[in-house]
Amino acid sequence: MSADAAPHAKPDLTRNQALVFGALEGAEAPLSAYTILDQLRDDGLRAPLQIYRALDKLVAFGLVHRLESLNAFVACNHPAGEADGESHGTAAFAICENCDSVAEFTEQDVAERLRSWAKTEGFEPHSTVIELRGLCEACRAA
Amino acid sequence: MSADAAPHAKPDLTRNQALVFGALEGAEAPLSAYTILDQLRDDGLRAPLQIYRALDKLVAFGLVHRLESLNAFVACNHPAGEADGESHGTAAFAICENCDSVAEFTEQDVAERLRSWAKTEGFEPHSTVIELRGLCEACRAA
DNA sequence: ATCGCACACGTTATACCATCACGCAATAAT
DNA sequence: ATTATTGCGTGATGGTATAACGTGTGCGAT
Repeated sequence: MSADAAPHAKPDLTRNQALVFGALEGAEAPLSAYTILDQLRDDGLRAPLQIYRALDKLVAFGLVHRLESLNAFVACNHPAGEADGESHGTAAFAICENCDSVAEFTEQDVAERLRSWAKTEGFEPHSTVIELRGLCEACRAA
Repeated sequence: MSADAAPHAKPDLTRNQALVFGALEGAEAPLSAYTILDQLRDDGLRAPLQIYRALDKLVAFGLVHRLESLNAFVACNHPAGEADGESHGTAAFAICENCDSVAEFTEQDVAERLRSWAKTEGFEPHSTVIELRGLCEACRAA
């Protein structure tokens, strides 16, 4: 019984996962788990853990990113034109501190450099966090 | 007021700041604000806010870094041999998920690349978070 | 001097973020 | 059918961070 509503063919999401993902897709800014919860109360979700469980899966699927410096989440949305293949290994984020917009991007050379540092140091990276905080172009103008 | 950006030119620390900084200097791993608080109860500190206020200042001075992916803090300690000059603009951290050790380093090219992305996008960065999570050499061997 | 200001401090209360521990239900493999 | 796995729902709890208030001290300007 799956009525798939998602535009991109992705792993089948459970009801909770779909609700959470939908909330993030519809948002213009990152959402905290509790904000998501508030938005989904009418859909029957009542406890933080329901949200966190869904988020964990969505992050594992690569559909959602966690922004560590914000304790919040965004739907994965790399810039148009980016191929889907591997891109979700080393995404970077530029977060506007004025309007909360988030730009996701990948700089292959940055990933490369960090990998190379790790190699010479014998460090085995499992995940990488790259987040720029500042002002987006629009807010800088204002 | 001071526009002093020199990382290791210790501005005069207040008593609370000195206590918090001391706790971080003495630690082998990052400490959370509440862990610091526990360690400083005997010195008369009683409330989280006392810790957070001190940490805010220490971070502003460049004496302490916040690790966003851990919600914890470390004393600034770039690898020996590193010149002091600019280092606290774009420090990167490699965090061992097994032993909690943290290596601080700077990759000039990484900073460069990110600055350059920002420039072409019109994004004005105020701060940058770069954190690698994984296994340090020692723990990888074990 | 003393007023005003900036700044550090101390305390209580509260908000926000995240997980544990339990038990139940549906599904798939044997 | 039994078991293993996975998702779900709930209550309780723990960990992180700030709001709002008031106090005290140093110091320059009048």
